[in-house]
Amino acid sequence: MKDKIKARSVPFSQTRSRHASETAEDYVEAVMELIEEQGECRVLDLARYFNVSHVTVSRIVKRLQEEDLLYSKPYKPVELTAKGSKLAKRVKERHLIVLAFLIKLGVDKVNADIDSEGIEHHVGSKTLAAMKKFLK
Amino acid sequence: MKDKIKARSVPFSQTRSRHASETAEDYVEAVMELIEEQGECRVLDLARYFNVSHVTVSRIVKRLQEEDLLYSKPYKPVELTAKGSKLAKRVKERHLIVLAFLIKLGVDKVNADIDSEGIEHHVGSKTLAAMKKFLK
DNA sequence: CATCATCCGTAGCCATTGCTACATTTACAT
DNA sequence: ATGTAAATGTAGCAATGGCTACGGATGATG
Repeated sequence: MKDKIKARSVPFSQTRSRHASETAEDYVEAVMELIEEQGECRVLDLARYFNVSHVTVSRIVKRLQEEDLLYSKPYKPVELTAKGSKLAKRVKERHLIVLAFLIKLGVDKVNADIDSEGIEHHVGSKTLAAMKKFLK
Repeated sequence: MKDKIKARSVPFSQTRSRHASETAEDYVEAVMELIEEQGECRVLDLARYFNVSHVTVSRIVKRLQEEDLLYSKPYKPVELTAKGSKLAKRVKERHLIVLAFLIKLGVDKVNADIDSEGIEHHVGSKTLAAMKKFLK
C-alpha cells in the first residue's frame, strides 16, 4: 500500500536550493534593471528594490559573487559577470513573456505584475513555449 | 534619482513567511490526498511524498499544529483540523485548475504536473478567475 | 507476553534569509 | 584638510527547512 504513494513531481529535497536559485534570478534581474535605469547598482538600491535591509542584500551579493553571477569590490557598485548577465537576460525575457501572457489572458496589470513575479520562476521551457504561442 | 527605484510588487520582506505559507499549503493538500487514498496519513507517508526525511516532516507538522491546520497525537496519524481541511480544499481546487489550464494551453502532462506545483502558490484570485474563464 | 521491525521524536548540525546594532569606508562640503 | 552624512560591512540573533544519529513507542507475530 505504502509503495503506492506518489512522490511529488518536484521533490521537496530541492526546496532550499530551489529557493536559493530563485533569489539568484531575482537579484541578477534587479541588478540589470537598476544599471539600465540609473547607470549603476548599489547595495542600498537593491535593498530599496526588494524592501529588505542592506544587510540582507550584502550577504546575498556576497554569495552570488561566489557563484560568479555578480561582481563588486567593497563599498563599490554591484556589477554583473558575463554569467550573471546571461542569466539576467534569460530571466528578464521569461518574466516579460509571463507578464504579457497574464495580461493577454485578461488579468489586470496590477495583479499580472504581482503574480508574474511569483510564477516566472516555475515556468519551464515547455510552458514558456506554450505561452509564447498563445501570445501570437 | 534614488526615489525612482520601483519596489517589487511582492516585497522580499515577505519571502520567508511566504515560503512558510507555501509549505503549509503543500502539507494540508498532501494530508488530504493521502487520507483520501489510503485512509490515514502518517509522518512517513508525508516523508515519502515529499522526498524528505521524517524529521523534517515531524518538525513541520508540529508547526502546522500550532497554526491550527493539522492535528495529531505523538505516534499517531496526522489529521486535518477544520481550518486545515478548508485550506486544503481551496488549495487542491486551485491546483487542479492550474494543471488543467496548462494542459489546455498545450503543455504535456509531465511538464504541466511539474510546473503547476510551483505555479499554484502564486496564482492570485484574479489570475485564477482568468484561467477558469479560459477553460470554458 | 516477549521480541522485533517499523514508526516517530529529540538532539544537534548546516544553509538561507530576515533583523538590529555597531563599526568602517567613502565622498562631499566647508 | 577635516569633518560629517551616507553607504557598506560585520557581529550576532531568530525562523524555516534540510540532514544524520540515536532512542523511545507501537504494534504485530511467535
